[in-house]
Amino acid sequence: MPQLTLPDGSSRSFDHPVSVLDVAADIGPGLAKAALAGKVDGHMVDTSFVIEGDSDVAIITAKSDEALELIRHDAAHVMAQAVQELFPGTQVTIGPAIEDGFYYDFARAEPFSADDLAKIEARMQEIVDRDLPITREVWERDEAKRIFGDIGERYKVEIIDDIIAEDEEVSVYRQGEWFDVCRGPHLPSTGKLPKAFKLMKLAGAYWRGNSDNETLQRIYGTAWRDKKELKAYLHRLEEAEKRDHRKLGRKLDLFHFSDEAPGSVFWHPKGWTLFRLLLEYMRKRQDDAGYVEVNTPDVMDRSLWETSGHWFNYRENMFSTQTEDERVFALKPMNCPGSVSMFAQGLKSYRDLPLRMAEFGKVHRYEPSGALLGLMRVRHFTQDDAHIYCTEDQMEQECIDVVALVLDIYKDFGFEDVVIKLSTRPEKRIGSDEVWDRLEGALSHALETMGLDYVLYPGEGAFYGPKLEFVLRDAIGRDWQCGTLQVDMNLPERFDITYVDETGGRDRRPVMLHRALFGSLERFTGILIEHYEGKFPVWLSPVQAALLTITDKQDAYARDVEQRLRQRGIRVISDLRNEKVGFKIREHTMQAVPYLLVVGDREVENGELAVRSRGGEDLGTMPVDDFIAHIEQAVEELR
RNA sequence: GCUCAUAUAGCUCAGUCGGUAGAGCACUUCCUUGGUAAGGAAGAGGUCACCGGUUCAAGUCCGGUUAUGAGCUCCA
Repeated sequence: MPQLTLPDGSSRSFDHPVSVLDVAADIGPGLAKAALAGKVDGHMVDTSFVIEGDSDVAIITAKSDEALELIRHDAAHVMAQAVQELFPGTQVTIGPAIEDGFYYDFARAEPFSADDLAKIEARMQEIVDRDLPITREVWERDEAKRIFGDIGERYKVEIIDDIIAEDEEVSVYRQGEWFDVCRGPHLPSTGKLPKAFKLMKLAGAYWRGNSDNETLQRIYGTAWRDKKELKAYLHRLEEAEKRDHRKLGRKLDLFHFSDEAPGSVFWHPKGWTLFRLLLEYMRKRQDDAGYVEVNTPDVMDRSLWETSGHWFNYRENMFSTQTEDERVFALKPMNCPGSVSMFAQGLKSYRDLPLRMAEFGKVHRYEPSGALLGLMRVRHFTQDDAHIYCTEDQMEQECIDVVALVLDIYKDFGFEDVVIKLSTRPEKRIGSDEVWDRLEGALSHALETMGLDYVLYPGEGAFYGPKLEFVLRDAIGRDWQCGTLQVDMNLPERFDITYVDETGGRDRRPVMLHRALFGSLERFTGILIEHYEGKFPVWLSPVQAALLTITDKQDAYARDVEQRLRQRGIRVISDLRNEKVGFKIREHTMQAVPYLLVVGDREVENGELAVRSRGGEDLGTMPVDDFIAHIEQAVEELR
């Protein structure tokens, strides 16, 4: 007879099997009414789930964190029912809960329109009002296939065949006339679904995520526990949209794109200043960390790409050129072959190792048109690339140094919670299992030595070696891979690079580590634009200060101060326009210039500046030298 | 690459039923010389993305191309 332990530690016993709902009712009628589902020994179940033996039991209500997933999954079902009621002949496929909401993929010849979304949403409200009981049934497998086959739901038949494991029950959830194969759990009735959902957008998606399959129509929605949460979410989206680097790029005059060069950035002076500052910052960090910097050609002969293997494995992503004499060159899609060629040039000794060879290489990749996304995904980008050639013994320490460096660098930009992914051997790979054991071990051991958490991605490594990836989250909650650290077993082999060891033997093969910390300067700049919402720290601001005159009587003084500040390396502009100072303040505040320096007769007379921050703070009137000291100190405070 | 949507002045957008294009901001000139988030007036600015079709007539309807957006797939 079940002895149940509740979350507060209290226990209740029953002399017969009881459902989750019974337990809730036993605790109190209010709870029974609020019960959405149960959690039995850590597993989410329906309120109708019958508990046979001793268990830990929790009642899930709208207040529980677990309720959200349940609500979103139910919203997906209610949407599917609404769609099938409104658009007969539409087949359903799958519809899970996802972060912030849910989606459902439909198969229908005719595309849904934006207007349809409003209709579907209205019908969903109706279905909630109907308060249809949601019941779970277990069907015999062949019978289930026959029934779904008979009503023309061929995707459901495929799900039963391929996705539901042999030893798993085929459970069907029914709400009114409508039913769907589903693992559950679900709410007790459609009336329990809070009316805090909204259909967001239409998209295409491939059946079972495979681009060889037919395209389905996906409808995305968001669903929350109450209207307040929904409103807060929609507000968050609006705020995130304001940070979009493409909008800010235009507003702050940083860069543009043009139809003639899809996926390629035209950097404006201010955007390029930002880019240069980041590059110079990274150069300094690498110089300090014992790297040497080199530069290799952008365009190299086809034979090099044949040696590296890119010509056969990556060609559809490469830009190539043909010259008058019919020789074929390709623009480098990666820096590694150039780096290996560089290593191969001249004789290398073990005394040269570890050799940390950096290159700010601009790579060209013919990315699929649909993959392009502002600065985040472009066809030409600059990597802060480096290849470290070392012995196997040196490898782990090199990895530790790289990880420490990348995390320290991210911290300078305020990124503290960086997700580290470790991707291990894929099915298709080169190298023996023993070698993979050692390389994967070196990476994981480096992280463990440093006390860092990481997420394991088994089978996601490159064919030539395992890798670490460093992921930052942007303002809209999207994750972007920035840094990477990869072990390459392929290129040293293909280019047959060697070093002379202690015994004078010339055939020792170095370990090659490939690493990039920003990853792509373009992408990192995009992330920073969103991260700072255009209000860059003083050291990164393309324009650090603007001199604003009140009348043209101060023009000469402003020009003189501008010169003085420039000579100290301060990026300053003068706004001598015939406009009121309020207008100038508004304009440069919107341009996120950190310091606004107002110059009137009083300041000219005393050789001073009236300093205002972009946040509207009055920093007082001070001599020019004091301001120089102030801004130089602000630049020093990187963090 | 796939699905859907979008493309009008430098930017943000309006343009009804098919009848030769409009606003605000920005820009130029003039007036205004002013103290911390928009002073005033006038002017200039468009092959309505591109190619084709329907029509007496296309920014508007249809087809294609290109680019962009949201997703999907990809991201050695």
